[in-house]
Formats: sequence, C-alpha cells, structure tokens
Amino acid sequence: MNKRELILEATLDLITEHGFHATPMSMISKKAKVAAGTIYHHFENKEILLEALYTESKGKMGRAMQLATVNGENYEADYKSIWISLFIFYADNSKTFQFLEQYAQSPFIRKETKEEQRKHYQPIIDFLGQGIRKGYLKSIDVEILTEMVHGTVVSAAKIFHQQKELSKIAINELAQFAWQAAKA
Amino acid sequence: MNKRELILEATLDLITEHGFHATPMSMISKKAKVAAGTIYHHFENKEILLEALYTESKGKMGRAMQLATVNGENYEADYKSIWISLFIFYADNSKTFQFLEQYAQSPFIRKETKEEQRKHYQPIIDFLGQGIRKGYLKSIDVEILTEMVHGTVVSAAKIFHQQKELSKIAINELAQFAWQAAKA
Amino acid sequence: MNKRELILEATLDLITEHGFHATPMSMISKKAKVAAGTIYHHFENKEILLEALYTESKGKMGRAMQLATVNGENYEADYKSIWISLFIFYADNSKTFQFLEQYAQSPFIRKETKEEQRKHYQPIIDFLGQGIRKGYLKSIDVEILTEMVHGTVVSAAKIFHQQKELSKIAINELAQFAWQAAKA
Amino acid sequence: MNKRELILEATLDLITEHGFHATPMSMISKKAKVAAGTIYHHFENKEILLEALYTESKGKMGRAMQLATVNGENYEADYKSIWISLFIFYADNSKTFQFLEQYAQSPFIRKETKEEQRKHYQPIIDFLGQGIRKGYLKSIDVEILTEMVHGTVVSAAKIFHQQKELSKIAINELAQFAWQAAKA
DNA sequence: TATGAATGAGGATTCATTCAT
DNA sequence: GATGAATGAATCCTCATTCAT
Repeated sequence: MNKRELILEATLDLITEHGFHATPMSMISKKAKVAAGTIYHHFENKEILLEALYTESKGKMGRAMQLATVNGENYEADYKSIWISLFIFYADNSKTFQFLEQYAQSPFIRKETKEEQRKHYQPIIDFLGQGIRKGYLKSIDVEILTEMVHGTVVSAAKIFHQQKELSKIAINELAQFAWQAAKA
Repeated sequence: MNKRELILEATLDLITEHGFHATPMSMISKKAKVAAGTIYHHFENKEILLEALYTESKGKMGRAMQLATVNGENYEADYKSIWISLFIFYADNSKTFQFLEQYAQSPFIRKETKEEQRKHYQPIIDFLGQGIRKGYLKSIDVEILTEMVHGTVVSAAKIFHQQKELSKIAINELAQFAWQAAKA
Repeated sequence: MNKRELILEATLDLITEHGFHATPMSMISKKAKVAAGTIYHHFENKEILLEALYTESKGKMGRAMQLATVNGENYEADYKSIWISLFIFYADNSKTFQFLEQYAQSPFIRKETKEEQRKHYQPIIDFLGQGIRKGYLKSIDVEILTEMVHGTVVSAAKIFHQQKELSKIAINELAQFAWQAAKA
Repeated sequence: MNKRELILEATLDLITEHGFHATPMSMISKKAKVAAGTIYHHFENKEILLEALYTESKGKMGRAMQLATVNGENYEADYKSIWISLFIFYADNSKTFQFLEQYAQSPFIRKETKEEQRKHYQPIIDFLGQGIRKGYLKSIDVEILTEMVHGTVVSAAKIFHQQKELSKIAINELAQFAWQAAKA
C-alpha cells in the first residue's frame, strides 16, 4: 500500500471519529506512519486532502451502485436491487458513509467539487426518470424524487449502524418501504 | 433579550455557517456583542455551549410537533398533519435544522444528552405505535419506522432549503410519499 | 469571625496549597464564602491582600517568641527556650510557616514590607548580641549568627512537617544541635 | 548551544526573577530566542519544563559536591570540605540556588521527581552515617542530621546572596558552625 | 458594606505549514 | 520523495477588577 493510500485511510478513520477540525495533520501523519511533511508531498494542504477523500468516497459509492443487477424486465425488482446495493455499500463501509453524510453538506467542501461528484447519481436519476415516464413512479420532479429515495437509504443505513444488526427480512421491508413511497 | 439568549443565537448562526471548530469563541462573543469572558459565565466551555444549543433546539422541535392538529378521527390525516408540522418547523428554522442535522450524530454531543432529548420523539413513537397496532401502518419495529419516517421529513427539508421554494402541492406530494411509504 | 478574617484565613489555606498565582481571587471568595467584590472592600487588590497576610503572619510569629521563658539566669537554657518557642510556633502553624518560607524571599512582597517586619526579630538579635558580648556565643556578626540560628529552626520545622512526628527527645536534640553550633 | 539548553537557561533566569506563574511561556520563548511552539517540542508543557529544570539543577548540585576533596584521613576536614563545596556551588550559582530553594517544596514538582532526585544526597547521607557510626557525629537519625546540616549550608548561601560578600574567614567560621553543630 | 455579573487583556497550548537535510 | 524540527498565528480559557444594585 503506497503512502497516498495510507494517508487517505488514516484521514478517513480519524475524521469520522473526531471530525475534520479536531483531526490535526500531525495525528494523521502519526496514524499513517508517515512524516508530517510527507502528507504535503501528496496533498497540497489539508483542504485538498479532504476533497481528495471526498472524491474517492463518492467514486466508491458510484461503483457500488453499478453492481446492482438491473435487467430491465421488472422495474420494481430493479428499483429494489439498486436500493439494496447502495444500502449494502453504506452498511459495509461505515466510515465512508459517515464521512459522506457529515461532510456532504458541510462548508468544508467546495460547491464545485460537490457538483462534479453528482455525476455518480446520474444513472439513478436516469433510472428514476424512466420509471416516472413509464408510469411506474409518482410524477414528482426527478431530482426531488431522487433525493427522497436516497434519503430512505440513508435512514436505513443510519439505523443499521446504530443497531449493528438488521435481518435480511428487515432490509427487504425497508426496500419495500422505499418502493411503496415512490411508486405511482 | 438576556445575554444567554444572545450567545445561543449567535452560536447557532455561526456554527451552521462555519462549523463547530471553525467558529472561535471570539467570533461568537463579537456577534453576540458580549465580552469573551461572559460566555463562560453562562456556559462552562465551548462543548457545553454546544450541548445547550442542542437541548434548546430539540425542545423547540418538540414544541413545534405538538402544534399539529391531531383529532384522532382520521389516522392518515393526523399522520400527514404531524409530518407537515415537523416539515414546516424545519423549513422555517433553517439554521436549527442544519444544526440538528450536522450535530445530531457528531461526537461533540454526549450520548446521555442525545438520549435525554429523545423524549421529544416519544409522542410520535406512540402515535406510530398506535398506527401499527391498529393495522394502519406496516408492522415494522416502531423505532425503525419512526427513524424512516423522520428521514422523509429531513429529506424534504433538505430539498426545501436547497431550492428555497416548494409549492404547497409539492409539500402535499411529499407528505403523500411519506404516507404511502409507511402505510400497511 | 468577621469577613476580613475569613478572607485572610482562606487566602492562607489556598496560597500554601496552590501558590500565590495559582490562587484566583474567585477561589478565595468561594472558600471564604464571600462575594468577589467583598474582598476588594477589605483589600485594595491581590498584592495588598498578600502583604496583609504576611504582616499578620510575622506578627503572630513575633508574639509566639515572646512566650519563651527567659529568666536571664542561665543563658543556654534561655537560648534553647527561645529556639523551642519558635520551633513550636512553626510546628503548630504549618500553613503560616509554609507561607512565610515560600513568600519571604519571593518577589511578591515589597522590600519595605519585609524590612518593616524585621522588627519581630529584634528581641532575638538583641539576645544573641548579648550572648556574643558576654562570651557565650561565637563572635560572628550578629545578623549572620541570627540568620544561621533561625535557619536551624526552619530546618527542624521542615523535618517536623515532613515526618508529622518528632519526639520531645528529638526536639531537644535539635535544640542542642543549635546550641552547640552557636556557642563559643 | 541547542534549543533545549537555551530554553532551560531562559526559564531559570526568568523563573527566579518572577516566579513560575508570573513567567509566561511567551517570555521564555522571547528570552531564549525561540518560537513559542518550539518549547513544546522539547517539553510537553510548562510543568514538565519546570520539572526538567529541577532535575538538571539537582544533577549539577550533585556533581558539585563530588568535587570535594575527601581523603578519609581526617573526618572533620572531609566534613568541612564537603560543606564548603556545596556552599561554593550555591554561592556561584545564585539562580540555581534560588530556584531549588523556591521550588524544592512547592506543589509544582511531583513527589516522584523529588524522590528520584534524592539520589544526589546519597553520598552525603552515607558520609554522615559513617560519621555517626564512628562516633564523630551526634547519634541523631541520619536523615534528620543530613537535613539539618544541609540547612546550615542553605542559610549560609542566603546570607552570601544577601550581602554579596563573605570573606574566606567568614566562610570558614560558618563551616565551623556547621561542624560544631553536628559533632558528637 | 455586600453582591456577583460582566469585562477584556493576557496566558497556555495547538497545529497547519515550511524547509534544511 | 521522505523526514521531522521549527515556526508563530490563532484559539480556548482564566482571572483581577469594576460597578450597578
């Protein structure tokens, strides 16, 4: 594992535990077992380190959603498959989830960066747009609908991380919750 | 307006804008037009100031929900009324909303404080519990259901604050979204 | 007990425990069960409070030494009696002793105050001067001799306070030590 | 001269002049011509800086006493030689002397540190213990005797620093004072 | 006299960043 | 690239003192 990775990993760990401003660079360098100056060879400054972490995290999230088995035959099944894929990603990557939740809306990340990373939601927006047009889903503004549906995954993930357990049945119930919410 | 109030208000303003660690006490004292030391007469330290703000904010939220017109005749109508009451509170109190969202899960607020403030959700938990027992709502664990329903209000409020506008119709659509999600 | 006394007592207690600068006026006011402002009705400021304590302490010490039974018949006995009187005062008034030791040489007390309180040593200086002239004691400069003899009492008191015990025999041995040191 | 030394030296100068709490770290950094933060690279905090100074000072004192010419042939001569060595150290190192006097019993230095530095007295304790066993000295508890004898050096050093002069003859008289005090 | 809330200058400490090695 | 000592501005907090009641 190269130093860049080590630094990013340490940053994720520490930032989810203490928050951005309560995580000194010295703490990151210690956890990553790297000299303080080394961080600055890989990241111009602390803000840029954070943005890099944000970009990486969003990328991982995007890739996770592409793992959903979407075959186009049964809209409801595809919808739930995507929902569950994202849920599982959030469930399996607790720190990345927390980081994205806490920092997505924080003033630490520049708007441009946030905008740029919206691309990862595009496939979903498209999928939900299709569902609306085909009459499977409520005809609400697609951006709004996307936000609402995503919100259900986030809520489910929060519950999961609070309880450290959630049966398969329960997960399917929550997917069903999300489906009934959105369906026409 | 007494100094304690002035300090809390300044803190809410600044903390939602810059975040906890990026808001120096000096900035709060300047905004509140109070000497730095005065803050420490009212709040032992910065952390406790934050906790006080959290407690106050949760209290306001609790009071807002009690304004919902619940007459017990039509469960769906009552459900939507509560949903909309909370939504309106979040919509009208943008900063309080942001603050609660940012710090609800942060490590800055002690678990005990968080637990104690859960009391404000109790009426809703009861209301939803009733709905489950009477067969109006899905029979999911009531705590989980509460979290999921609350999540829909949060998502709606986020959309509202991003767009700075949301028609009455749209709001009713989102309440409908939340109702269909939860109903049996 | 009037407030002035209460304040002085609290100051002595706290200052010996924490030191002058580590004893805030607020701590004194709390311990004395008096409002912060009240201290300033009795003492112009912190420095003057300290000086008042110094003056009172030196006065007590002076009075203690006058309790020695000096009958002028046996010089050695009188010498030891004075020595033991002072030792007992230091032993019985642990805090006053510590305070005088720690602050006598500190920069906190003005030279004039210190000079003025030297008067309490005058009887001893006279007594030792007599001893020198009569050939009972070494013919060393009387101020120096006084300092050296006083040093033996201080050392003995420190030992006492460290050990919290010192038999009568041991005390007499130390008085004997002090006598042999000084005698011609 | 490395920064650590510069800091310790500046601390000694300032602390003896103003006292611990009246010596801000900023003042030390200025006097040592070092950035404020640099102090914290070498000493965890102000207290630990003080402890380090204490340890160094005691070490110097210990080394000074080992310079005494002790040949074991004449106990009285050896005793006086040690006494004078320590006196000269205290006389030549006015600030170290003041510092040790002021902080030896203060609450700023932890008991463990104090205990550990007692090792520097061990050679003297041994020397006096021998003197007691061989009948040269009073049979007083050796720790008590050590303290009393040390007290005579301290008193002599105080006199020296007050007067800024003390003839060789006077010094020998004081060593004689200390010898007669302790001898059997 | 007595009170204690309010003040704000001052102090300990932290931490992002630099730079000589 | 990698190191980590050094920097010093910025931050939290303290505390002597004042003053309206």
